[in-house]
Order: sequence, then C-alpha cells, then structure tokens
Amino acid sequence: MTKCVKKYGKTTGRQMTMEMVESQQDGNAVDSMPERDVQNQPGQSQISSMSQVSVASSSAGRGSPAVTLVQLPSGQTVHVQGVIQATQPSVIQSPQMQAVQVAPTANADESAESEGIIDSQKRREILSRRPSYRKILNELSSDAPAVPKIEEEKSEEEGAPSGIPAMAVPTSLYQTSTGQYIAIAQGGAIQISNPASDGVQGLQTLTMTNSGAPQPGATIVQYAAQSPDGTQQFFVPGSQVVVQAATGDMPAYQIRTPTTALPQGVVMAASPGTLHSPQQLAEEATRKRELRLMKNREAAKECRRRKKEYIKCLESRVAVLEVQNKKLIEELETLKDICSSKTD
DNA sequence: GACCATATTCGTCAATAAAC
DNA sequence: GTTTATTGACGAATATGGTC
Repeated sequence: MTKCVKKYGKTTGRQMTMEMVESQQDGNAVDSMPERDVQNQPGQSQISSMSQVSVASSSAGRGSPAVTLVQLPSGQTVHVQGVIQATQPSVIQSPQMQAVQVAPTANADESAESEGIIDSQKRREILSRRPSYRKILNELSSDAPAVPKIEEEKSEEEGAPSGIPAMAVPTSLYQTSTGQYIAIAQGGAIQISNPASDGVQGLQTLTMTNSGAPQPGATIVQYAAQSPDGTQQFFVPGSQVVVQAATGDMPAYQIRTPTTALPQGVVMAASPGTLHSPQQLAEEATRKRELRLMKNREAAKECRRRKKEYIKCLESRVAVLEVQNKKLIEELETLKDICSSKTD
C-alpha cells in the first residue's frame, strides 16, 4: 500500500481540499477507503485515469444540447447534457463566497460605527458552515441527473424490513461493558444490539413472557460481564437472569432463575421516571450522556460515509468535465483547421 | 525485531443548520 | 425557543511502511 502525502498540519487551516495525491484503480468499497477525515483521499483520486474515460455523443433535437455518454473508469455510465451549459453552482462552496456584500453607506460616521458589527457579521458569515453534503449533492443531482443522490437513511426511520418483526420502541437503553446495547421496550421486550454488526442483524429481542407482574418501582437491568460458567448474564425484572452462551456463532439467550447473589462486576441501572436520590439523578444523566454519545457516534460514521460519497461524486464530475474540456479543445482545433484551409 | 514517521480510523466536542 | 441533525476539528489508538 502506498503512503499518502500529508496535506497540511494540524496547526494550519483545516479547510477541505479536493486535491488528490495518488490514484487507486480498484474502486474499493467506501468503508475500505483510507482517509484522514477526508483531508486526503489516496484511494479516491481517479484523475490520473482520465484516459480510461470513454465518450459517446448523440445529438439532441434543435435547440437542446447534445447528450454525451461518458464511461467512467469505474464502469459507470454518465449522461452529460450539452458541452456548454449554463453556469452551475460550484460543488465546492467556499465559505468566502457566502460573505455578505455590504452596501456602502452614505454616512461615513455610521459606516465607522457599524464597522465592528459588519466585521463581526462578515466574520460570522465567513465562518459559517456550508450546507450539508447531502444537500449539496442532492442539489447537484437536480441540476445534473448524472449525479447520484445521497439517499435518505431509511433503515432506521422506516422500521424493520419485511420479514423481520417491528421493534418496540425502547423505553430504556443500556450499554454493557462489552459494547452491546440492551433496550427494554414497553411490554418487557429486551433488545440486545451488538454494535459490531449492521442494523437489525445485530439485534436480538427477548420477550419476557414469564416474568409475571412487573416489579413496582424501577425497571432494573443488571449486567454481569461474565459469570463463572463462561456466559454473559443480564438480570431482568422478576428476579430472573438472561444468560448468553459464551460460544457459538449464534448467541443464545436463556431465562434462568439466579441461584446466587449478584456476581462481581454487575452493573445496575434504573429506568427514568423513578429517580429520587442524587445518585439516581447522576445515573440518569450518565445514561443520557451515553445515549447522546452513541447517537453522535453513529452520526459521525454516517457523516463520514456521506462525505466519501460526496467526494466520489466530485471525482466523477471532474472526470466528466475533463472529457468535455478535451472535446472542446478538439473541436476548437478542428474549427481552426477549417478556417485556415478556407483562407488558403 | 525495535524504532520511528506517517497514514488511517474512530470517538468526542462544539458550533451551526435545520426541524419542530 | 428548544431539540435534533450535521459536520469540522481534535486527539487517541492503531496500522503501515521504512530504516537500522
């Protein structure tokens, strides 16, 4: 694997550059592509492979621009409408471009007085963030149909896919020391989510059918990292224990009645709504923080994925524009030749 | 193999935009 | 105005490649 050239240090500006360093032809999956917070994308650049872009043109009707088919190195075929197009919004929106144009004031004093305000406004505008990658890309795709849209996340919002029973809305969420998440839904269903796996594949739901009447007060989940017999245990209401088998590809869970007191390493958490003591409040705050961190963690992952997709889209666009540019140059040369032969 | 430099990945924080 | 989503920035951990 070839190394990447570091684009800039940490003390310098961290503005995103689209400058690519090396090329990689294999078209890796997004997740396998190396990145440094997308400061450099050695696995992304296809600029050097422009020679592999093939073009097929077809003329459109009168007044409408010709449609060009561009075959990208990745095998993707892109329809490019017209060689000369109306000005399109730049896909790379510099924050400076968003700076407010301040009209000159007639009164110099007022101007001086408002200078500080204007400066702060300008600074604020300059520092303001550009629209999200999803938005930029979707706007791009509305301008140019060849640009793929970043799809809205549907897997979570639209519920479980067909064939998989819909999950109950969790009322309490806990994380074990091994990184698994345990959600207790209304009705007693326990959902165990393994963050290492994808989506619902990492979810197991345990429905308590024999737990009897719920205990008054807090819903208690107790988690033991490992019991003496090599299993993971989750203690649930009704003085019962959900035991996870330690071996096997498919984790098996079993409801047991505990025979001993709480093993070492048991973590207890109380559900919201029944908090009274400062300790419980602190636990609730911790729980909320964990939830927030978990959500942000997932959001960061998603953001990075979109960013990679966005950069891939930009690279495709560069490839298309390179081809167009080449065509224009060739056309210009042809016209020049025709003109020179006529004058002779 | 040890060590170093650099690259990559990931979690977190904080600022901002967008949604409500 | 509050909540939620998004994303740049940062640092830590880890991976990778080169040199001795």
